[in-house]
Amino acid sequence: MPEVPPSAPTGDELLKVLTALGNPHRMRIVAALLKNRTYVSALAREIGIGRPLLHMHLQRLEAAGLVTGTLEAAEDGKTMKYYDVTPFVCELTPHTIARAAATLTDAGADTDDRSTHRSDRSAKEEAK
Amino acid sequence: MPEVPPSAPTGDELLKVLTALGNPHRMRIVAALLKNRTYVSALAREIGIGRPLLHMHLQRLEAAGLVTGTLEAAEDGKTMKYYDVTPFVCELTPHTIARAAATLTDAGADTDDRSTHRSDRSAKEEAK
DNA sequence: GGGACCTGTCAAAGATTTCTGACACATCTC
DNA sequence: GAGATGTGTCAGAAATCTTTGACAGGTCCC
Repeated sequence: MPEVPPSAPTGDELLKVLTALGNPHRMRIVAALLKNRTYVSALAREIGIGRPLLHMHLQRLEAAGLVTGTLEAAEDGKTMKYYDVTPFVCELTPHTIARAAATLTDAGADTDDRSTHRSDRSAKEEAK
Repeated sequence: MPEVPPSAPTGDELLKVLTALGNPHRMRIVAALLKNRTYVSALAREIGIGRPLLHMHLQRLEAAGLVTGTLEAAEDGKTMKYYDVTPFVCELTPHTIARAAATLTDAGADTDDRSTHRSDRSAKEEAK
C-alpha cells in the first residue's frame, strides 16, 4: 500500500496502516520525520518520550510500511539509525474500506464458521 | 471530516476516524452497511458477532462520524435501529497526518511541557 | 400468558497496547 | 578508565480495548 500510485491495499495491509496511524504519538512521529529526518535518540528528545517507547512506535510504523530506518555511520564513527517517511497515499472512503474488508485474513482467529456465537436469549433458536 | 468535500480534519477528528476504522470487525461493519443498510440484530447475525459487542462497535463508528443510526418503526410496530454509512472521504498521506498532528489536543494527558520524561541514563543531563 | 422478535445497558473477564526502568553493547573524547 | 553519546532488548506494571453473559424494557401474534 505504501506505493505512491494508490493501489488497492489488502485488508490486512490497510488494517496495519490504520492501527499504525491511529495513535497520537505515531502521528507526531510522522510529522516530525516529514519535517526533517533524524535518528532515534534525537527524535525521542524532540517528541518528548522515552527511547524504548519510541523504538516500539517506530517499529510499528515501519512494519506498516510508513517509515523506513537505515543505520548510518556518522563522521565520528558513531552508528545512528536515521528514519524517513515513506511517501504513502491512501484514499479512505466507505468503498475503500469495504473493498479491503473483503480480503481480511482475520489471522489469529478461528477460520471456520461453526456458529458458536450469539449471546442473548435470541440465540437458542436458529438451530431448528 | 465526514463531509463529502475532503476538508482538513483536526488532529483529534482524524485520530478518532483512524482508531474507529482500525479494527477488522468495524471494517466489516462498514462493508456490510455499504452493501445494504440494516438494523442491529440483523447485522449481528450477518457479521457473526454478539449484539452487545456490535452495539459497542457501532457506537465507536458513529462517534467518529462514519455511520449514522436512526430509530425507525417497522410496519408491524416494532422499533428497530437502522444504520447507514456516511459518505466520508479522507486522503491519507504524510502531509495530511502532519497537518493533523499539529492540532492534536492530547486530551486526557498533561497539557504542559515540564520535562519529566526520558528513561535511560541519557536523561540526567540536559538541565545544564 | 408465553414465545419471538426488537431495543438498550451493565459488570466482569480476557486480550492487547502502551509505557517505564533496567540491562547490554558499541564508539569517541578527556 | 570515566563520562557522554549512540544502538538494541527485556520483563513487568499500567492503561485500554474487546468480548461475553445477564439483565432491563418494548411490541406483536398465537
